[in-house]
Amino acid sequence: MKIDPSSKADLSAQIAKAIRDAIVSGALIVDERLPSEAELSEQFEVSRATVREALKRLAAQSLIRTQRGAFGGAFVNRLSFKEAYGQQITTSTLLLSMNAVSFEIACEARFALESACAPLAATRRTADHLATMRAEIFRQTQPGLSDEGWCASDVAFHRALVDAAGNPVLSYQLAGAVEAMQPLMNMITFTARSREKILSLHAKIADFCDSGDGAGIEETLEALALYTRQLGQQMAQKKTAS
Amino acid sequence: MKIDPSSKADLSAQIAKAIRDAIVSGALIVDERLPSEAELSEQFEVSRATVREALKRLAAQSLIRTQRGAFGGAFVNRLSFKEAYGQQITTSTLLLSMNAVSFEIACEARFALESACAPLAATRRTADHLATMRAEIFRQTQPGLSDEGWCASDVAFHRALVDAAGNPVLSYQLAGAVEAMQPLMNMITFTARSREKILSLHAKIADFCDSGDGAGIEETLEALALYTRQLGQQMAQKKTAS
DNA sequence: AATTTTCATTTGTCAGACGTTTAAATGTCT
DNA sequence: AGACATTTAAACGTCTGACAAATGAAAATT
Repeated sequence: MKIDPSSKADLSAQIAKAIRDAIVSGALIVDERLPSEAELSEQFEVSRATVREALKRLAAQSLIRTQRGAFGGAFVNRLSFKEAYGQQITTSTLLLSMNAVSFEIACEARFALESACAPLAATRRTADHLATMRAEIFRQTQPGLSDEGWCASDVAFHRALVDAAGNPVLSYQLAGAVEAMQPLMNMITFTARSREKILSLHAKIADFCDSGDGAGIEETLEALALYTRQLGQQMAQKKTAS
Repeated sequence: MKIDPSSKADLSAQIAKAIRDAIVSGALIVDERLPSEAELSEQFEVSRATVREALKRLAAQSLIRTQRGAFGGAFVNRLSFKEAYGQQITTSTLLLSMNAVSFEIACEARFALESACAPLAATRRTADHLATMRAEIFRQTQPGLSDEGWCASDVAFHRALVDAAGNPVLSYQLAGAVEAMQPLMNMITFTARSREKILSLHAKIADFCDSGDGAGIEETLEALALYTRQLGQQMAQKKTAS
């Protein structure tokens, strides 16, 4: 593990890159302990503070974890699906809010992705997934449900649909997309939407899941997408009018 | 921006979280300058070293950028699609390599996602996208192409297909998935695969894109998925036999 | 007016110190 | 011998103070 003396980047960034490369390439394996900060500072010929800044960069990406005390140190972290979700959601949320992504584009992407798991969800869904969907649908029938509560339930419902596909890689990819975009859509459409209409579509999706009708799920998602897009257009007109 | 004195996490992690929350919530907007390290260390009542570790964590997530000199400092960074790609690819690659994801599952997820953009690609593809696809197909006909070259060209071809959907959010989501999984698949199947067979399927996909036949693209992707899965099974058997 | 010089500000890096945590090693008692 | 308490060394977490390097603004000079 060496750093390039001719690079003009910060030392801590260079060191972080060297260690990151070692992890990605497999030279450092999961749960392997890195040298102590003091040893690293000797190896790279920098101060301990600089090494620490490099390690914090890696920790921010969940590539390492640190443990204090004797026999502690920095260990290569097994990146879990859960941690990866979290990072994806943060990244996706910021990406959408900072890049003026149009409602139309976000909506299209979100439903295209979700439709991708419809056929799988139809064949693989378990009783658990169906129960989660039904529970969220029931929650959505409660008149006292706040807008935040509705939004959370909406996310949970779609999350259950995605998980029903029984493919963790797919779940990881889609959960990030759905969880980042659904709140955005709720924020835009919550004044105009009809809970009843969405609810009935959710119920249809759950029924199609139950009966294993993948095409039915896709069609219903299509309808949901269409309705959401219409709401988006309404809001855009309202905005222009005001 | 305050930190919780009762938390037992590292101070630098708490401070990073406080600033991250401020960015995500919109309290700090793009290109806004954060207080200097000295000012932050006063505000949070910690040393400058601790503040710096927090800032390095945020820099690792591309949430801020720093500039030296007078009137320099840390600025909220506009997260670009390109940066987000990079992070997604790193995360996805590590996730796959560290979690013993089966070839079958990865393959299923990859083609399910790619199929999602087939209908859009059929209607939106431009001459540019088609040209890229044809160029990669031509490259793949060259007998002297190395395995690495083939893999890179394969990724580029599928990337063009994804981009042809004309939805940057979709591109962002799928580019990460495809670029992380395609090399994995090539690594597993490169000894057994028939370049000719894959090439003919690529050509069919390009033709269907040209003629705007979304269903045709999906069917061909399906065939490609099937063939890839078969290769995966062959390799699994070989492994068992040895 | 244009150019050069100065200068204050801010990040990058370093050295050294001390506190805290942790698990292994050691000691002690039953 | 075994269970429990104590010691101890290793390692991270944090702080202080210092200096170097970059950088843009302001002042000085031509």
